[in-house]
Amino acid sequence: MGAMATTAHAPLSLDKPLPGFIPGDLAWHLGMILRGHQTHFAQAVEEMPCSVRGYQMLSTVVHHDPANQQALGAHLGIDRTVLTYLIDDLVEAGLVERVPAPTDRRARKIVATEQGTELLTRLESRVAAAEQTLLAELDAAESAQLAGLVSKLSMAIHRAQPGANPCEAMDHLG
Amino acid sequence: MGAMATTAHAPLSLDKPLPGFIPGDLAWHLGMILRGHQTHFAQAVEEMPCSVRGYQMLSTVVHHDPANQQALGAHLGIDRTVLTYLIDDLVEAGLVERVPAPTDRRARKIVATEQGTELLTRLESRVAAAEQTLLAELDAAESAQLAGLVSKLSMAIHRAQPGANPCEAMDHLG
DNA sequence: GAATATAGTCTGCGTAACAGCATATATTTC
DNA sequence: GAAATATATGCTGTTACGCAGACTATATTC
Repeated sequence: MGAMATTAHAPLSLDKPLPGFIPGDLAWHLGMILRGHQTHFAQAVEEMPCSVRGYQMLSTVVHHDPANQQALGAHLGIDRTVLTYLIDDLVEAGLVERVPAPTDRRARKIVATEQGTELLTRLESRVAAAEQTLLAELDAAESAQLAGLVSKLSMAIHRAQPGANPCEAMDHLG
Repeated sequence: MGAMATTAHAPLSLDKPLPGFIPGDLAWHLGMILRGHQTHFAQAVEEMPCSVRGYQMLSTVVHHDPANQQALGAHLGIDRTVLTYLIDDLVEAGLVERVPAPTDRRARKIVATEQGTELLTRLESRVAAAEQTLLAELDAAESAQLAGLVSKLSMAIHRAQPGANPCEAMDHLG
């Protein structure tokens, strides 16, 4: 890439996106990173019911305050029917509660209990440490760069794919 | 959060890896990107049996020439028992063949048929285009940066986690 | 050549995701 | 304001998928 757009007619320039990469390598690298991270992540949050997803749900509830379960599920890409029993687990563990949503009596709002907030706070430092471990091979500048690019990209995708990842719902509902 | 780690003693410095990130956000962003990409990826390779994984297997066979199924599975993080029927599908589609490994009669080497090579070649431009689409929001410099960082990280993880992703096997076997 | 290790396959189990239906409430239409 | 439609959640049953474990064939070690 970079080599693209040197000619006048554009479409074929798509063929050589990343020098030194075989087409499909990007997904392979991303998968590798994500899987490697999951390992550490899961260890960091082993106290949490439903492991990583439990943590992500609790984190989302606390930091994004989604208006209802749908918004929560949309943010994390979790199907509603799946969400039901995942939340059940967190409720049973006393970490969150389902309260009737103030504006819509069909909906339930998920709120963290005091115990849930405490656990989240405790686990957040472990998760942050896990992220550090993952990024250990990169120096501070590179880590910041990667974080910035990854964030920028995911926001863009997020905007571009309302269907697959309708976090938009979340964004104006939350 | 964010309020923590303001005190002097050092080990807690792990708490604040990525400014503006909530702990766990890295995984969320990566997951979002990967899922967003999978959508396009799957469309690009819809001709391929087993979709993305079928493509990745064929690509690995052609470009890395793994010595046996284990090496192939290790590279992609696919369990041996799963690999068996995934390969079956590719064989049935006439894209690869199992040939006895020259050095070890227990093992089978997976080789692409002519038809498989052709299909791969055809799909690679579509996959490259899908990668481009994914990266569309980034300019050339950013894309190259991201690719470099992602590649560097995945290699490191790869080295650090022989168990979870024993691609090492692949690297000196392939 | 006996014992142990490895490559691949097959079988059965458990989990987890999804489609479809049911219920309660909102919203729109007339 | 009554009927029709849409939405939020929960429940049920089916399906698929990955993985543990057993099995066969071949290598390697002693």
